[in-house]
Amino acid sequence: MSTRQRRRVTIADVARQAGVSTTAVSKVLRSAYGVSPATRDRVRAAIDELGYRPRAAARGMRGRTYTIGVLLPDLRNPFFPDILDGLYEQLAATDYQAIIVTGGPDAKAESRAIDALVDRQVDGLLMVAPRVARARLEEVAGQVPSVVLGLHEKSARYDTVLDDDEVGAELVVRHLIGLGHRRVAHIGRRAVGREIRAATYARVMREHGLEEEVAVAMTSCSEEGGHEGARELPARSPCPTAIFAGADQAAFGALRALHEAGLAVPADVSPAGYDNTRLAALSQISLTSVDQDGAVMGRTAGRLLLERVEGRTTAVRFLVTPALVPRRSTAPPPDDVN
Amino acid sequence: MSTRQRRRVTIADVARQAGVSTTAVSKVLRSAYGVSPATRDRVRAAIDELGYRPRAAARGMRGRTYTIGVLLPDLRNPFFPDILDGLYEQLAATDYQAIIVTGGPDAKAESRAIDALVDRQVDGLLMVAPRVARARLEEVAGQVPSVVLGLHEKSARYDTVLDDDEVGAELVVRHLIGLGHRRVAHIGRRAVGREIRAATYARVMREHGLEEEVAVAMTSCSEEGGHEGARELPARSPCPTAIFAGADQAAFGALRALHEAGLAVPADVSPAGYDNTRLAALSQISLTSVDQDGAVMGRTAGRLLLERVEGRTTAVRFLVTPALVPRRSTAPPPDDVN
DNA sequence: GAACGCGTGGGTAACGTTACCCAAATCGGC
DNA sequence: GCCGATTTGGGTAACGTTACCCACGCGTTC
Repeated sequence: MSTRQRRRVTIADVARQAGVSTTAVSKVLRSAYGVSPATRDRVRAAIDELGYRPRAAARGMRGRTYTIGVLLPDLRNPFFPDILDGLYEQLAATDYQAIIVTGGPDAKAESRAIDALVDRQVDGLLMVAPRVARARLEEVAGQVPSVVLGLHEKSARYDTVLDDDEVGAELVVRHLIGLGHRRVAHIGRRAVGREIRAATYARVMREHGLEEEVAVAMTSCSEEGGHEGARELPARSPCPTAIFAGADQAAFGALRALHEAGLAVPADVSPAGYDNTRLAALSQISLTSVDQDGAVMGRTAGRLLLERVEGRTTAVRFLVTPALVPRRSTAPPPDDVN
Repeated sequence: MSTRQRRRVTIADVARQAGVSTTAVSKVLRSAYGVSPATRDRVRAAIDELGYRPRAAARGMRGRTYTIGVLLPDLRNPFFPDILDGLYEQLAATDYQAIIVTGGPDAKAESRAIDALVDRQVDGLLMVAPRVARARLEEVAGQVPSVVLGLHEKSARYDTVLDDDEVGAELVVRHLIGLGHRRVAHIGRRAVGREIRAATYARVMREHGLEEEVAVAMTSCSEEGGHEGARELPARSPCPTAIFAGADQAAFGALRALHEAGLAVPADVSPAGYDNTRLAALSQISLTSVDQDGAVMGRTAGRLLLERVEGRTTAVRFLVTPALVPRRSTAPPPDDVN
């Protein structure tokens, strides 16, 4: 039925073919110091001829695996591919390969996912908007060079790449208030001590004398989370006329909830998102959002990881400034607003 | 600055702690035959006490890595998370961990991504809609237990999980023709010998005496691909009144192109997609689509992979029957159609 | 009571690669 | 032409786990 599974070509086969030692081959593989151009070429030729490929497992036993682990909260958020585009671009010229793992529904599952990457001895770890406790991040960063994306907590153990959420949130809330809205609600991600967008929302509302109108639903940044968060709003009396969702994905869920409640956008309610994903730009949706450059963030994260793999131990913090992208989903509130 | 990096706990440490041999510990780890319940409990206790975690690299040297590799064409297609939900569900009860890799823009990059997974010695490989040649798939399947999702090619070396594209495409095209459309265009994925949906589209058109109206744009199933494919359509004379896109994601791109051309949906043009992603259901988009149960496909793929890892070598083919989900994006063509 | 089978557990040799160290050859400077 | 430095290449011992085989003790069967 199945053809015989020939033993995989090893470094020893290459060495024999090229008439050199395994050490020499290993040096060529790692572009290490101590091989003449002539030997290098002979080894390269032997590698091509035999179709040799190094085994990551064997490499991992002694040295590097040439693998970068990426932890994503989920695969549905359309903002993450932007980040990964940047990361891939940065890794393209290197021997490193990114592998992705999703964190799952809670901090415990996410912690297991991180473990899975550490067990596989990734050389570097990019954790996107993790929900595990800060102590856990520090612990992981003590084992593997790490970069955390999207969290404001500072650390000396890992690098941080993030968007200035305070600026971004302020832009949205001011935009909505500027349009004449007073009953602005917020849907955000439940994350103890990490709710910068929610806190900023509340602050800006207060600064405009709207502390009475503050209404927050903390769920998750998924489509379901946004749906759930927005579903209760129409039931309120009076119903908010604007919604600031902490992520486009959540805003999509809110759009669905609004439609189910028979509310028109933006005639009855003006929703806004965050991340400026490509779908937000889709004319049928045309969602006001906050642009943070995911590709730049991913590229930077990749660069920082490579630097750490090469030995840097000082912590770096890279901050991106967001910009408001107003679209048709936000407009002045209805006239009959009381 | 950084705390000392203690040597990671190994199986020998656990053995010492539990007062048994490393062999015994290894057996417990793999739930292998030959350990008494008493020994098992002692070993488990030692593992917990020391916080031991097996290293995948070392395991890979001799046995399994407990890793399932997943190859996705890209991360933006919202259908893929449905598949992965199913896969994760199937793997949840096992010790296996899924890692995701993206294939990149062309077959060559995709082939490298597959290599990366093979190099990392995944125990099983799920390739979603791969674009590499069939011979390459066979070669890979000779090295690693493999399941291919979404390709109609039969093979004795790997299992296949797929949707009945012929049924699905026929449903859409008949739906559009049934609404009164005659100038139905198709946007599909360029894939030599694999364009089942395109071929079915052409067949159904012929069966309705519309062979003159067949218009196909083969690009990629990305949003950009759909945009590009649909952009040329308005320029045609006469312009198609309906578009069957081979994927929702491509349909989203088409929606954008239609809007840019000032064409209304569905008043001027009726687009339809495939996959019935959650976004298609969003009221602002309300895209007619074909539902194929991604979760079931992913779950099945996972089950088949586990079976193959356990030793099955006969090939299995799992076919899902799709269903049409009509929504507001498709309606009868405008009256002034000539 | 010897032979046998079975359930447990251990000893050991791999697996493929790299880090470390050492040897030989070559080079450059006086 | 000699000495030290540098460049090149090899030998070998890990790395942590599992596959394989063997030993022991106990119960069961002729």
